[in-house]
Amino acid sequence: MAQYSGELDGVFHALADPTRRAVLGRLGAGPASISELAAPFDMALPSFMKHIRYLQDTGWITTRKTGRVRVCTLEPKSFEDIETWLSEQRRIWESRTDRLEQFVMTSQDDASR
Amino acid sequence: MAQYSGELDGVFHALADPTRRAVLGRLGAGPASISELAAPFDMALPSFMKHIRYLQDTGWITTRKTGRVRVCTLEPKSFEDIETWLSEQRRIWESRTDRLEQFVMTSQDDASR
DNA sequence: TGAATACTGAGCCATATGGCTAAGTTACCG
DNA sequence: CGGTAACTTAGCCATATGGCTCAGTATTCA
Repeated sequence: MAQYSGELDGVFHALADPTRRAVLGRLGAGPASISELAAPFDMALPSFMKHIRYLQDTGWITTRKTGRVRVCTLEPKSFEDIETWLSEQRRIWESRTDRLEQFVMTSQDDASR
Repeated sequence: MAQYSGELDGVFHALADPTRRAVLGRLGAGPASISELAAPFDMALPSFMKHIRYLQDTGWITTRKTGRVRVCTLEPKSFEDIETWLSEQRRIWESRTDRLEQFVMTSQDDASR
């Protein structure tokens, strides 16, 4: 149960930051250089590079340097890891929905959040 | 699109820990008390409580104390937030697959602006 | 009443995260 | 050859995270 968690830790943690999510969103439209990616952010380049490094280390992107420019490319494999986990959870959760619905219907307890 | 990032930060970060993911997995099967949830983990209770608190603060669970027992319940709403983001990304990524294939097939050095 | 159960709060500690600046290094342009 | 552009490395700093212990508080049970 816990031996696959190492990868998922990084995969999820990479998404727990708006800068990194925005980078992934941008890379969804196609590969881009470091400075292209960094341009929208009010952040020093070394700080931005840490995010790039992290996305690379967790398998979200691959990079390749050509001349003095490093180009980043989205690596969609991690999406599948997440979707696997999500659908697993959803399966567990939905398998008891019948019981839950019966509970809700009989108890009239609605106001959650 | 970016104004929801604050919530997503927490939602994703809550998943970036094997203990918290395991708790969510267990709660998928139905509500449980703190000590029931903590039992599988070799961890002091106050440490475990921090995870519970975090899951609560990020909206993954709700809790309710009855007597001296606190019962935790899964709140599946956050799954939808994640799936929304994921499908958004996947849509962007897949919409350029044709272009990518053409690029690979022609193998021309033109794609960088 | 007294003890055990089930948390809860306070605070310590080591490491990780996410930002910065300053100073390289490497390629490209004129 | 000199200068600029595009990273890259090194190191500093404040805060957050994730663990711990050592008390407390509040119920429940004998």
